[in-house]
Amino acid sequence: MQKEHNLSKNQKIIFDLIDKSGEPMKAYSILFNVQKKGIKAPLQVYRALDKLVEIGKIHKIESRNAFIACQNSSCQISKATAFSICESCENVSEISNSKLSKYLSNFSDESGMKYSKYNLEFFGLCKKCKSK
Amino acid sequence: MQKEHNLSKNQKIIFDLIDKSGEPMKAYSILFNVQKKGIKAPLQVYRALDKLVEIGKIHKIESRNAFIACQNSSCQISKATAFSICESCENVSEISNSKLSKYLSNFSDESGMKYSKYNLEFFGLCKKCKSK
DNA sequence: TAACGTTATGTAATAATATAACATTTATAA
DNA sequence: TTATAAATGTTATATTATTACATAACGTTA
Repeated sequence: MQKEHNLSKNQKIIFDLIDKSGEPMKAYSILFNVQKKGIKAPLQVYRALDKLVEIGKIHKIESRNAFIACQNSSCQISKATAFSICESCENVSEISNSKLSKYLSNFSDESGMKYSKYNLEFFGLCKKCKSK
Repeated sequence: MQKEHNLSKNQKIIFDLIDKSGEPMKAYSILFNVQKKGIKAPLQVYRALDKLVEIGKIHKIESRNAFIACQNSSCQISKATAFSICESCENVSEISNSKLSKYLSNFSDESGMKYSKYNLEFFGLCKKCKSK
């Protein structure tokens, strides 16, 4: 069970926006959208984003510099993220596949390194774009 | 066998620098280092980087906005990359593990999406940093 | 080799992404 | 209540990346 976090005012505004959008949002697009709610500066956005990422409510899509709400209701998967990204329409969705996450969470090699976190991004064409 | 690409002047200068450094380099640090060779503008660097990424001579470490020379001499692995990143010393190395790459290259789920490419970044503490 | 298309280069300006530094306020909990 | 941590507000600035336009070099093939 995920720890319930009481989001602060700015965190809540920004999380709600990202969550409602259902797709990855960029920091300055978020900023633009929350200006009417009194959030005026980039740093206010980035601080909220940092926190939301930290507690796993959102994830950063690194290859896109964008943020998406966590789509795994029951997970504390912020340390083990996987996404599929359509290179044509830029649709992104979070992959929740227990085999995959087990495989990767248990992955180890000869480097002597202990992996505590991973992020995986798959690219390709989604069903829609493939059939065009 | 990888296709032999004839690098252009700027591409060669920039590839050699990254390759010699042996570690991830950021675009503006590259720029600084090649200014004495006549490469004066960010765009010249980004263009060479884009091409080098495209042909698989270097990879972008997305979470770090940095570029590292491909460490797999015999691979055309630019469409299937995996890295281990130490969160303390920021050391990065490319993982070449055939089981892992097979597993991920063959991964598919119910989304109907055909994955043609992936990038995986593992995070943790390297051997050295762990023992500190 | 001349003509063509493609790839690479040069240059200036600017857009997009992200953080530093500092002051103040609010929430938490001992 | 007091002190400690977390969050906010604000300005300025750093870092990363692209647009737009002009020119040059390269590779093919007629």
